[in-house]
Amino acid sequence: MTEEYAASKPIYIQIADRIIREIVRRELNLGEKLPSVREMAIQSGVNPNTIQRTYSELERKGIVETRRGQGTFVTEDEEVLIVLNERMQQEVVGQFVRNMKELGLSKTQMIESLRNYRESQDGEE
Amino acid sequence: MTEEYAASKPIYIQIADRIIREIVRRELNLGEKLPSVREMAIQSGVNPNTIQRTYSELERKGIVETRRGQGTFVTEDEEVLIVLNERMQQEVVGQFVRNMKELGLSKTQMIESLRNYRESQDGEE
Amino acid sequence: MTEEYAASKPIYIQIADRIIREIVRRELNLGEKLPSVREMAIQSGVNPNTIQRTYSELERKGIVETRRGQGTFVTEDEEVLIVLNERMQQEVVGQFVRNMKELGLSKTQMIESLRNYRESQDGEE
Amino acid sequence: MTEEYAASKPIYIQIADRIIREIVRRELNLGEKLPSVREMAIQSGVNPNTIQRTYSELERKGIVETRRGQGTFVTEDEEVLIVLNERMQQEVVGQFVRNMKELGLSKTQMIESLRNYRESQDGEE
DNA sequence: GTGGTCTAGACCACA
DNA sequence: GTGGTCTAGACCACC
Repeated sequence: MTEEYAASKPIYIQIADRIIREIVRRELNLGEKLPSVREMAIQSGVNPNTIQRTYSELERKGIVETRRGQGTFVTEDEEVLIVLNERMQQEVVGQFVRNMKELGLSKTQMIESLRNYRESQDGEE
Repeated sequence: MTEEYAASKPIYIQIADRIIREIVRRELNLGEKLPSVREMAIQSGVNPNTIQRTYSELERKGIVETRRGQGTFVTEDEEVLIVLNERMQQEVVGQFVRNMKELGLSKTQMIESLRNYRESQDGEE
Repeated sequence: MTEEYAASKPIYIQIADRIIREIVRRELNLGEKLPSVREMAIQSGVNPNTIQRTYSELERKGIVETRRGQGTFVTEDEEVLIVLNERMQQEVVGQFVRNMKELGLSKTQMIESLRNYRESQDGEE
Repeated sequence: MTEEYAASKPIYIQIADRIIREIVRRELNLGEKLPSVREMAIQSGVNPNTIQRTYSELERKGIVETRRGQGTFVTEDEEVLIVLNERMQQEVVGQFVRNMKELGLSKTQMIESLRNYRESQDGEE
């Protein structure tokens, strides 16, 4: 009854992360307009307030700019993107190292394992 | 139409994964007895039914054996362990490669990035 | 009907500013517990959500720390206070200079005017 | 019991203050005619009644004179201007001193702080 | 109790 | 139309 296994991030963060990923992957271009708060709320099936929070969060991080009465736009500052990319790399690599360590592998073994990896098996089970 | 963002894995799977990790890391030895369903339920703070499902899942994968009236034991089949380890490695590496590709990195860059990685907290294991 | 003269800051910012002032003036001590969200909401006559926002804002600025289940506390980091004080001084001086310039005074005249000032007249009209 | 945080000055006072500032800075000369109530209302985007109150307020203070059928004029009494300027200076300095005291500064420190102040945007006037 | 998140619905300012 | 703020009321996780 104590819960400890749900632990899913807040929705407004999940959506923010999704948008960040889309920007990093260039599915959203620099300067591009995001859907309005209300529209995105409908698309995402959440309350407009939740999206509002998402956009605020993104603005706080300098990833988007909002122009009153006009909308919310991906920043045009290329530098932000670069930093974002680096930070996400750090995160992915960190997660990887932690996971592999848990399996008892050394750094050298990780690199070896990575080198040998041939994408092929995509089936989960 | 509302729910869509909770989506964290089922608890019984999360617990199964935790046990698997403990086996792979030799914190649980081959042939060792697992806590009883009731005891594990208390330890984990979940309903016994949930643990029952966890154990069934592990048995289905050949990772544990249930002996009526005695309890649940980690398999003694060394081979299972090896396969398990490999499969988990594949999974971790696969996830890593997918993530890094999403960030636009080539295989060579991934290895480089991994090589350069210095974790913040170095003294873990 | 276009409004341009209201321009009062959002309530949640006004309350945050008030708290900051109290901290700077040492009416609130470092490490001291703030009223709970609900209590402060009642005291201030606003919705708890508004206070929640206030506290979030203060935390974002590193001025308070929140401990889940315990409450919200003024940071114990003395450094934050010093920076805060400096920033507010800058603001006050800046406002003063702007106002005096508007009255057509030079920097030298401002200093002279300040030097000659004897507190006495407090009546507004 | 709810309202308490809007509290920005009445519009008619805001406009009066603006006009006073323009007079003090000689952007409006002694004896000069002010725009008609209707015209000023349009310029300012407010209701003519509001401007009417503004002009009344200014007249009450002896700053403007209304001549039936001709319009509203800045007073020609130089003395008024001087007094006005002094009073506004007193007010600005008083406010400044109060603010700085609240931050724990002595008179000497205030002067020092003012002397050291370098505005960001220097080229204003 | 505490803070954190979310919904539903409203009003405002800006363009 | 846009984003920004606010209320009312709810549920959650943590202590």
